Amino acid sequence: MDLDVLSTPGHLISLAARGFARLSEARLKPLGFGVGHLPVLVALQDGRASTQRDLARFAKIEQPPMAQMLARMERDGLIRRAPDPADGRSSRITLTKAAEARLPDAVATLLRGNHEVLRDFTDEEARLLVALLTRLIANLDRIASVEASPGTPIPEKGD
Amino acid sequence: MDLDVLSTPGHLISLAARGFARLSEARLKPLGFGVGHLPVLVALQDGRASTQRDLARFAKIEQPPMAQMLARMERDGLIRRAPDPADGRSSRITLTKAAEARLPDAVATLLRGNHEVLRDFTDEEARLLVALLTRLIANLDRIASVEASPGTPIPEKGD
DNA sequence: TTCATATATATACGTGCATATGTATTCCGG
DNA sequence: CCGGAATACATATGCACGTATATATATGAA
Repeated sequence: MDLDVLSTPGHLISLAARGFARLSEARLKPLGFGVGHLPVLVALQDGRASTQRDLARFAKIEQPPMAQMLARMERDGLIRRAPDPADGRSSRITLTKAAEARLPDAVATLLRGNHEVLRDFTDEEARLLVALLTRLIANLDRIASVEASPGTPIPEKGD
Repeated sequence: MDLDVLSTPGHLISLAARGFARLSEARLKPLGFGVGHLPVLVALQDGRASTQRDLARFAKIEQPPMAQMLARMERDGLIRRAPDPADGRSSRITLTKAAEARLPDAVATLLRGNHEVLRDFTDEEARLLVALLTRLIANLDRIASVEASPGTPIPEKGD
């Protein structure tokens, strides 16, 4: 029964994530992006975040990885940092022209990849997959918040 | 429309995978295992692989990461390596008693985690999710093999 | 004002994964 | 039997992610 554990959603999701990441990485590389950059790029362009903290929250990663990624992105000419005039601890982060120019291509590439991977899925199946994953992620978040601080009221539906 | 790309199956799967990994990692830690160890442990116990190469294939990771993981697992007393009498390049890898003893707990822990995460899923929904993921992974594999060697016949259904 | 605390970021380190490349052994054709 | 190709593994390097912890600036209360 041990093989069981390799047929669980948890393991399958891990496999799928690695496969997707490899594919996307390979295709974004010529554009000078990495998969992990996308949430940052999108957030910056849409004005949904402009500090390291907000970007980390938006991308749902911790602050140290975000700091490292921003350092690499700055090194690679994708973003710029300017000291925040109002807060000496913080920096305002902006996209460079180059990054902005190539972002639409990157987004299109990723969307195309998704389309290819779901090639034989009906629209209904694709919607279903997204819905199931969304619920699963919500459950994961709920469990994580409970394990993190036992005794804290569980965030209900509207998180 | 850029937020789009963060609602794709690709990105959702990535989020789900990280959430699952964090949860499982935290729960396996007290047992002395990591999430990535499981395919190795299972393969070794079931006799489905006993060399580095076969373990890497089984776990669907590349050889260098597998080498590193085995080095850590050996360091941590989970596996042992013995020179292969028949092939001087290769080592036969076996589980230690300690790892074998704790493996059932680890498997149970992961299965329990899956159960919790799918708490509000009907059996039908859970089956559907697994089926959709399995198809998606197959598509990813197919695309990967095409991109890797264009012009090579695509492996059909029975890979 | 000043000190304790909170916040924003930085740094250190470990793991998992990738690619690129080196080394040693086996295998095979001549 | 011998030299080159294939194979098994090791090593170097880089990115993404995590935790733990340090540093610097803000902020608020006494």
